[in-house]
Amino acid sequence: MTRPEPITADTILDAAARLIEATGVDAFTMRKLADQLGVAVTSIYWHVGGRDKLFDDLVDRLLAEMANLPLEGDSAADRIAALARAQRRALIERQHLLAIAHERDRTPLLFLPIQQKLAIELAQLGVTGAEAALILRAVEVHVVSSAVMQFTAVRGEKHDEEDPTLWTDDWPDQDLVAALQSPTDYDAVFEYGLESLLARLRS
Amino acid sequence: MTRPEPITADTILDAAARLIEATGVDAFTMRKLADQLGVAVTSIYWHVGGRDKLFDDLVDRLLAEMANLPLEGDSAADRIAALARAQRRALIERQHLLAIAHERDRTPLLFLPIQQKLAIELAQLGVTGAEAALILRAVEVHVVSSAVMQFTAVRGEKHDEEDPTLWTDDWPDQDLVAALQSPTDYDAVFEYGLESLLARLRS
DNA sequence: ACCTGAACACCGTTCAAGT
DNA sequence: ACCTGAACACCGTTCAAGT
Repeated sequence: MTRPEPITADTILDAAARLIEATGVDAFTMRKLADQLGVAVTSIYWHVGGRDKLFDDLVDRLLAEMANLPLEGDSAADRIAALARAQRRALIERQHLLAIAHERDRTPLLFLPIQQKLAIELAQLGVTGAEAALILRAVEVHVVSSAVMQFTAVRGEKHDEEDPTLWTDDWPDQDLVAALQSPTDYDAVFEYGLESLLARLRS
Repeated sequence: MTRPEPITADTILDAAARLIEATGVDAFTMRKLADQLGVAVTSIYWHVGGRDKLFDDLVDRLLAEMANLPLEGDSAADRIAALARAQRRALIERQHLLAIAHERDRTPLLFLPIQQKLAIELAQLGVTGAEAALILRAVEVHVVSSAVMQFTAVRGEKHDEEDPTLWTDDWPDQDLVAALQSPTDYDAVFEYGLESLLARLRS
């Protein structure tokens, strides 16, 4: 009689992450997770704790993943931009975990993994002290918040609500109207904002 | 025998908004709302529909509130900045409704109420067409996303998590370290980002 | 037209009980 | 040490029934 392998906290977290990635946070349920794993709900409580604890652990994992973002580019400003882009991409890949972090007010933690790297690059540009802190945070907020917005916006497009704004046919700038009719290009918006932030450093 | 006034959908929405503002979205419950109103849960369903419908209606209200933001300033760039600040302030005042809008993927709708006003000001600066659309959206995303981030961040500070980053004592820029130790000034970060976005328009 | 209570299918969580 | 089922207090929602 071979008794089954005992389940570890890690396998539970793996399964939870997969389930959330597949069906979204709202559909996630302790009981469904237990079903998926073939155990009783209550054994999840023994291994990882309740729902809150489980989500916190998932956020910690997301944080750990962000520790080694690539740092490449010829100039310091380029390296800052590359770091920002890399973090944004990583966050968007983990959409649902990011949503959980946001829900739980832990998004500011996502600033931390790249803080020091940004500080080093800014120092190379001669930016230090309180000014460096401000720019650093402006970049980090831009990255994280644009990732947070991006995917709720993309999901929102499916609801396809009509624009209550009246763009009359005699509005002078019909090119603008046409551009606003098509869905927002969040990559472009992100890039525009990032370059604006870095412009001062590039002069 | 005077029978009580019949309850209207509007009074229900009012009470819901107040309850959410007071106790947060998570604590909000159909049954608690019914208790507050002194009616059976089921009569809410008759008047406004289920939870989803109720939240959608609240978001619609938030949207309507944003229709008449003040437009003041001497230059077009100043007016854009003032509009952006006014919308951000309005959103932060309605934190919890903004959170609901975000949760329900309807944040992009918040762009609409100021779209046309921004377009007019940009046209005065000679910015039109696809370029205007991009800048317009960059400003809107900056406003909405910074409001979304702001209040989850402020709430998050209460959890008071320690910074896992190692700022060694011999780190060359101790002013920076000190600045990063104190909580983020989101107003300053917003202003920095906004001015960066508008800098190109100001030259 | 308006409001009700009962009932259903679901939650997260606790806890005593098993091996 | 690990896992279970029963039970509790709570959800949102439906619906037949009342006035």
